[in-house]
Amino acid sequence: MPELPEVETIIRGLARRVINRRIAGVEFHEPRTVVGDPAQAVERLLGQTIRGIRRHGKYIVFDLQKGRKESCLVVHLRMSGNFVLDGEPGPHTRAIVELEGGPTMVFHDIRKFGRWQVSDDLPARLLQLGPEPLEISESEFVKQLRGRRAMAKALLLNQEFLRGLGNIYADESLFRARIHPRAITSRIGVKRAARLHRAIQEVLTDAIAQGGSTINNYVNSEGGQGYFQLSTAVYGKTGEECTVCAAPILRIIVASRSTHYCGRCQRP
DNA sequence: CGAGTCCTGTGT
DNA sequence: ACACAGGACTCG
Repeated sequence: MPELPEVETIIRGLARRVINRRIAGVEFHEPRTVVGDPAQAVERLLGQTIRGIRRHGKYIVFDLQKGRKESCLVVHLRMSGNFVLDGEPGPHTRAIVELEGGPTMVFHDIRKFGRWQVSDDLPARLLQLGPEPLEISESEFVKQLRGRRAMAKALLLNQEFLRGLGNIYADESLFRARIHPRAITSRIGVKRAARLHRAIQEVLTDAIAQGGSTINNYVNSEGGQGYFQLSTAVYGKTGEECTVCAAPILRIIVASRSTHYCGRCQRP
């Protein structure tokens, strides 16, 4: 479900209420949710104080401290994971973290794809990811993009190229930059590449700004709607009129993912 | 590169 | 019954 803007909104919502709280209780209801042995993870989490929450691409990193020792809890929400503070446990609850003098973090995940990992250091996987889309400079982005030979959509989804974009924002960014999803990146001109850089940053910034006010509820209570109020230009708009030229929005498969674009605005 | 896999729910 | 879902890994 969540891409960079949603994860960003979620960590902001969490940060306000869980920073400097100590973990007083941990339950895992679904062993798959945990990388490694759940009982061991519980052991390692108990008594830890949450000193910070960061987003790394689509990963959520909880910085933990107990005495002099630091460690971290890394959570990836994948398709359907979400946090609800003081939420009601239900059939889809996979983990619960009780904080001393603070809220209880209830983790729901219908599809069970979400993963929690407790680790001394940031797992290697995270360090292999590409730069943050909102931090990379235009010149660096242009250089990297043109230095690779891949379909534009596939490259945007590749977390080792950029971390945090997913299917929605990849489509939306390409539409805004008027680049065909199957365009070969090594052949994209400097000007178009720069346009894509700008498009990505605008799309993400807008989404964070929009999501911010509404997804907070998402974190604080059941049934938040921020995510569903998200307005898209092409994603999920197959057959509807393009907002720019009124041509129908098309749907194709690229990188094994459903891909939406305007056949007139985004020429091959 | 694409295809299959992990899961469950929803919509047609 | 079937297609599809906002992710990412493994395989050929």
